[in-house]
Amino acid sequence: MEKTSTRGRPREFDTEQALAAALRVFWTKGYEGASLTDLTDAMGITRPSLYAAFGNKEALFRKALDLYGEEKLAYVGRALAAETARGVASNLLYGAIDTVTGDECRGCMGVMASVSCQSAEESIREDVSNRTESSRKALVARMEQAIADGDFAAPVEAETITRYLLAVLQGMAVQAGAGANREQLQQVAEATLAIWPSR
Amino acid sequence: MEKTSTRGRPREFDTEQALAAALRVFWTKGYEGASLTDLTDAMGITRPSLYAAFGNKEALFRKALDLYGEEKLAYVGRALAAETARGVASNLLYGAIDTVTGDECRGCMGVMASVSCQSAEESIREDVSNRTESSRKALVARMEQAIADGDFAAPVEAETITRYLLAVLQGMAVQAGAGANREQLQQVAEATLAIWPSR
DNA sequence: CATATTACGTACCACTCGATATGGAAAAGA
DNA sequence: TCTTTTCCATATCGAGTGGTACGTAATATG
Repeated sequence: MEKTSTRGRPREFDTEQALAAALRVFWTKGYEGASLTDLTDAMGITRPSLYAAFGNKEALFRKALDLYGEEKLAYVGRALAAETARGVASNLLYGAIDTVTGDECRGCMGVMASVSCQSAEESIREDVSNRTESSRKALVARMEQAIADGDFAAPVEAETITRYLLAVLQGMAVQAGAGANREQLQQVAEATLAIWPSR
Repeated sequence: MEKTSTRGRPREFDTEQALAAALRVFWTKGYEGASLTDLTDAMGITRPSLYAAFGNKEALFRKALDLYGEEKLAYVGRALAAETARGVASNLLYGAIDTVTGDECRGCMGVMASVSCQSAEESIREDVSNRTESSRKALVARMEQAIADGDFAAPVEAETITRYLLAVLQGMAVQAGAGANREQLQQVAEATLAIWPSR
């Protein structure tokens, strides 16, 4: 993947560091809202360097999405490992609060790309949609397990409870993007857990 | 507000009809995603006509928001008139489904503007934020009334239950924007009502 | 009819967008 | 040292952006 030839002039900037800066820009301004000038300014490199290192804007966004998934959504995988459905929900809700209320990176990139990016490259929305869908399926599987474990008092459908929980999480991301603070999001999380239909 | 002088050449297009077309474009593509070419093509008018009739793109968007609030969010006012908190929630949830799953206008403009429009005119986000906040306060007041009426079994805070319900509604809008169909959103609504903490 | 007022249509403005061609600087191997 | 390879920087590309100047057509008032 990465060119590792030893010949020629070595790169003067750190690729990972530049990618992290690009992620922050995409996170705050969205795909279409982030111009190449915004990106290169934040990354500290010139346009040709960006194209040489990352291909183009879309490829850079995809790599930023990869980094986002690895760093910022790691809590999702850990959340699924909780012992009960309530534990999974709790982990997801409070993990989302941490991710969604950054110092300057507010909201969720997946939500941004789903709601915005309407006129953007269809392939990007498709990519984000696929990532979201795979997480959703994992959560459905975990909820089926919880149902088999007898976690839920009343009978529930795994698809239904998953889609409901995702809606709450996405709604929290929306409110965070609109300026909600941590305390207000904790209210949502506590209310959700207070009426969560399982032990 | 509107020029009603009888002198001069009369306008050849219907202002309200053109505004409705602009609303559809803004709804599907967002504020920044909707170009003047998109707008004028859909409205069937030329650029100078648009600027003469509506001022500029931002003013047109605001008037489209007004129309959106009057036509598409009328159900919110009716929802608040329900007799119980559960009735309010039910009306809001199912009303949102109707609004959010149009034939070609999917999602919620308020959610779009909150999540997207990060780099757009700050005044627009502020405007949308104010509109959302006023609806939120009305819902808080209705929930306080419901608490006083003894609607809720367990003790709840009006601010908390409001923010929770809004999160579910916003999450449904996100899922609609991502392609969820009516049946899937009905699952979310039913799940929300099934665990709703009031009679 | 004459004139004022308004709307329409074309053609264009300055600007920004994402993306590149080009030329020189720097570092490796021969 | 010489060549090759790669990187960096300037300067630009064509396309598209929101917004307008200007000339013409159409209607109402006098």
